[in-house]
Amino acid sequence: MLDTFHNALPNSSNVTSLADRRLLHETVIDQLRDLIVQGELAPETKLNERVLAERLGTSRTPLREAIKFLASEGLVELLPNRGAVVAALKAEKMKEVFVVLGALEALAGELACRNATEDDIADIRALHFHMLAHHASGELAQYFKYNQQIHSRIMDCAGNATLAASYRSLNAHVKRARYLANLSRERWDRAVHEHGEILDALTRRDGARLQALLRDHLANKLVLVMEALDKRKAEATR
Amino acid sequence: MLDTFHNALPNSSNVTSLADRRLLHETVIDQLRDLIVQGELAPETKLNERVLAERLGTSRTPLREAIKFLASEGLVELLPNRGAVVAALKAEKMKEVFVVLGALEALAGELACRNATEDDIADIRALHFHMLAHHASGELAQYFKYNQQIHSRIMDCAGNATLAASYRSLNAHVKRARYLANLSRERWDRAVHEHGEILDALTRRDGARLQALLRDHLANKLVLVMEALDKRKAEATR
DNA sequence: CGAGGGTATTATGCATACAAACGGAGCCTC
DNA sequence: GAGGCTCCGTTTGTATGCATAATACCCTCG
Repeated sequence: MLDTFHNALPNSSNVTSLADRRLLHETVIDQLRDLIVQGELAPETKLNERVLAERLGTSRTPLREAIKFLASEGLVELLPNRGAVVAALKAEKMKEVFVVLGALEALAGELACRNATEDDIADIRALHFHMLAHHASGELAQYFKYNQQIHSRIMDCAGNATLAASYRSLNAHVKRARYLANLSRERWDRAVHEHGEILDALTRRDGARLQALLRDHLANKLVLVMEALDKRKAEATR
Repeated sequence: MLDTFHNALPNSSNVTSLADRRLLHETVIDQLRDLIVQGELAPETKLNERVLAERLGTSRTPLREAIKFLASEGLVELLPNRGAVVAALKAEKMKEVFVVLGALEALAGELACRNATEDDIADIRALHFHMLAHHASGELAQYFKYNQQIHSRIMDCAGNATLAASYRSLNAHVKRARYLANLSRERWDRAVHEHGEILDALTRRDGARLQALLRDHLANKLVLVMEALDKRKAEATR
C-alpha cells in the first residue's frame, strides 16, 4: 500500500538516505492504521498493548507512540488508565466528517482548476477510464481503488500539502466505512455518472461547477454510508 | 469512588464522561503545545528529550508520546534518528494553512447561521463589544483574546465537533505567528470593521454573506502574517 | 440464590536501562 | 595544510521493569 504517511522531511539534500530508513514506530503507525481502516480491528475493539505489540513484532513503547499518533487522527480513542479502543463508527461522526470533507474537496477542486497542468488532467482522465472499465466489469475493489486515486490526484493538483494532509486524515474515517457499503447497481451507476461530470468540469476548469459537483458527490456518498450503518445496526440489534 | 474528587481537576478536551483524569502525557502535550504556540520554543528549535523532560518534570516516555501527538498536528517535525524540531514558520506553509482555515471558517459560518440559537448570537455580540472596548483602549492582548473567542464561538455554533477539531489543530499554527505580528492602527481598525460585518451577517443569519466575510477576513489576516514574516526574515538576514 | 465487598490478577502509565545511530574531535595520510 | 577516517561521547530508539489503577473473581453474608 502506497498510503504511507510521511512527515515532510525538512532536509531535502540527502533525502533518499533518510527517507528509506523506516523507524519502528512509523511502521507501527502505518500497520495499525491499516488494520483499523481495513476493518481487521473492528470499531470499539480494545487495544491490548501487550497482545498488539507481540502481533506487530515490537515492544510496547513504539506501539504506545503509534497509538498516541493515531489518537490525534481520531482513529483511536484514549481511555485514561484503561488504554485505547478503536474509534466507534457512529452515524453522527460520519455526518460530521462528510461535511468537512465536502468543504475540503470542494476547495481542492477549485484550486485544482487553477493549478492543474494539462498533463495532470490527462492523468486523471486515464484513471477515470480505468475506473469505468472496472465499473463495467463489476469489479468493485478495483473500482474503489481508481475512484480513490482520482480524488487523491485532484487533491494533489490543488498544490496545498496542508489541505492534502487534512483530507487524508479525515478520509481514513470514510475508508473505514467503505468495507461495509455494498453498492446497489443503481447507486453505483449514479456515482460513476457524477464522476463523468467531475471530469468534465475539471477539463473545462470550471472551478465553481467542480466545487458544487464534489460537494454533491460527497453528500451522496454519505447517504450510502448511512444506509450501510443503519443496516449494520439493524443486524446487530436483531 | 473516592476518586470523584479528582474530577474537579481542570479538564480541557475529552467530553467522553467516564473517568477522564489528567494523564501525564496529556499534560505534557498541552504544556509543549503552549511552549511552541507562545513562541517560547522558537521555530526550528531542536527538542532535546532529556533536557525537555527535565524541564517539564517528567521522563522521556510521556514526552516522546507528546511529541508524536504534536507531530501529527504539524507543530513539530520528526527527523528519523535525530529527534524532533519545532516546525519552521514558513511563508508557504502559512499560505496553505490560511487557505484551508478560510474554507473551514466559511463552512462554520454557514452552519452557524443555520444552527446558532438566539442566545448563542447574543453571547457572540457580547464578546464583540468586549473586543471593541479593548480595541478602543488599545489593549492588544485582550483584543486578541476576545477576537479568538468570537471565532471559536462561531465554530462551536456550527455544531460539528470534527470541524472544530480540524480548526483548532490548524489554528495553532496561526496563533504561533500572532506574537510577531504588530498591527498598524489602520489594519487593526479594518479588522474590527470586518468583525462588525461578520456579526451583522450572523445576526441576519445570512450564511452566504458570512461565508464570504470570513474568507476575506482570513485572507486579510494572512497579509498581516506575511508582512510580519517578511520583516522577521529581513531582520534575520541583516 | 443474589448482592456486596474485598482480594487477586491483569493491564496501563511511567521510569529506567540498554542498544544503535549520529556528530564531532583528533589523528593519520597524502 | 586539507581531506578523510576512526573512535568516542551524546542522543535517540527500543525494550523492559516497577508501581498503580482497573477489572475479574471469589467468598461471605443477607
